[in-house]
Amino acid sequence: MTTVPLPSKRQRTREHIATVAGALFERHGYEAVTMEQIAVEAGVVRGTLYNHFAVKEAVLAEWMHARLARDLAPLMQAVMKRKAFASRVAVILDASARWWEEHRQYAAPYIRFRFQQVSDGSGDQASSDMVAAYAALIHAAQQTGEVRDGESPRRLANYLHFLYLSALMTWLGDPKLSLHREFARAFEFFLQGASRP
Amino acid sequence: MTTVPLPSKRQRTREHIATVAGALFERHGYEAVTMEQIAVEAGVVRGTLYNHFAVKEAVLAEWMHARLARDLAPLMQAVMKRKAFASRVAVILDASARWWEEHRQYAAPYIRFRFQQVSDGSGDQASSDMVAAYAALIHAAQQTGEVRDGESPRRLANYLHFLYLSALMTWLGDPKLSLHREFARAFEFFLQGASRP
DNA sequence: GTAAAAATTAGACAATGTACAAAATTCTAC
DNA sequence: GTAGAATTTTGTACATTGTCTAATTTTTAC
Repeated sequence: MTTVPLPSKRQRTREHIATVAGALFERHGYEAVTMEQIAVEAGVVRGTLYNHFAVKEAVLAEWMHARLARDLAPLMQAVMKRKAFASRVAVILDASARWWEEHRQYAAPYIRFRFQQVSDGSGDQASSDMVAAYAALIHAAQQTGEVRDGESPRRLANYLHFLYLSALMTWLGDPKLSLHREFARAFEFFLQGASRP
Repeated sequence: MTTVPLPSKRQRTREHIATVAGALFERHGYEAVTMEQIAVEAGVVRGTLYNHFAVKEAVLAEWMHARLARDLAPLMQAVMKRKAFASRVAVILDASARWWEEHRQYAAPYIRFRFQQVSDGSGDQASSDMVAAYAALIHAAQQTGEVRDGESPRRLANYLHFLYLSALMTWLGDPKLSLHREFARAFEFFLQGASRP
């Protein structure tokens, strides 16, 4: 875990590269952009780029993470205006579905990256923000009795996130589907589980 | 989609490569084996290898798939001796946990591959067997009323599989955990969901 | 058996990713 | 502020990955 102090040089370079790369992705499409291009555009040599990002997906993740960090605070404000747990999560899922529908091209590499993280033991920076937000909402819902008390918020948040990914992948595999609807179904399952009522 | 007729040349070559590669993986460890080595050992040129498998993870998946196909029939026999849905799934999860504990090195690349599949639209051959087995059990459980009737078995099976992957990744990230226990918790969540009973 | 279809080969090539020593830069402690 | 340590960047070389193409061989279907 990094402690709080640093927008150090390292961090600034990372952000600079990610910003430049994001612009390239938007202009030419993710697949078409090479690491070489990113390096040149960012004004560093390729080795430096690899010093910061082991794979291209990681650059994308950093860029998306920065955008998420920017958007998360206002989104959470909107979320907290709702009082019911289900309603709060619905706000997040709706915003998320809208975002993915506008940035579909990034979904596959993002998922790829998200699941590479497991191998290299690095904490999942990019997604942890989102999971932490879920966990906070779940914790609150446990206080009000909307969610059962037997499991830790962190664990339930993780289950929710995987159901979210399941919906995202289903949608990716079949563009005719509505992502809003897939998310809603996954969330309904999260609440109800598979048992007969 | 390929129609049914074929244990064709193609299939035989695939299997041969996967068998040879599996032996290399077992001998030198997955990471250490290169595609070049696999090609040489299998007696084909590298281009041919890539004709059959786009990435190294796919070779691993084919090999694992063959093993799974071999083990699935006897496992399902043991499963069907149990009558309760929960008990049946527990048999599968226990066998699965035992397998992963003995083949931990393959877990990360397998997960990576499982989530690459989304990008290239290819049906997930490797995991579909397992998901299909879940779906069959769920369908039966819907008949007996053990599982609610509102959702398709296929969809519920998919949710179950993602919860399974969530447990697997959690275990990979923290080897001190018991995979049996993680699977059991995930399955308990599958049944109950997050709502207060 | 023959013709069409599919698979394999050889080889070239672009991109990915790793490694390492030297130079430049940033950080830190005084 | 400055010396010295620590980190980062650079330049460069290299192994590996993955793609492509045209020619050849094998398989399959008739």
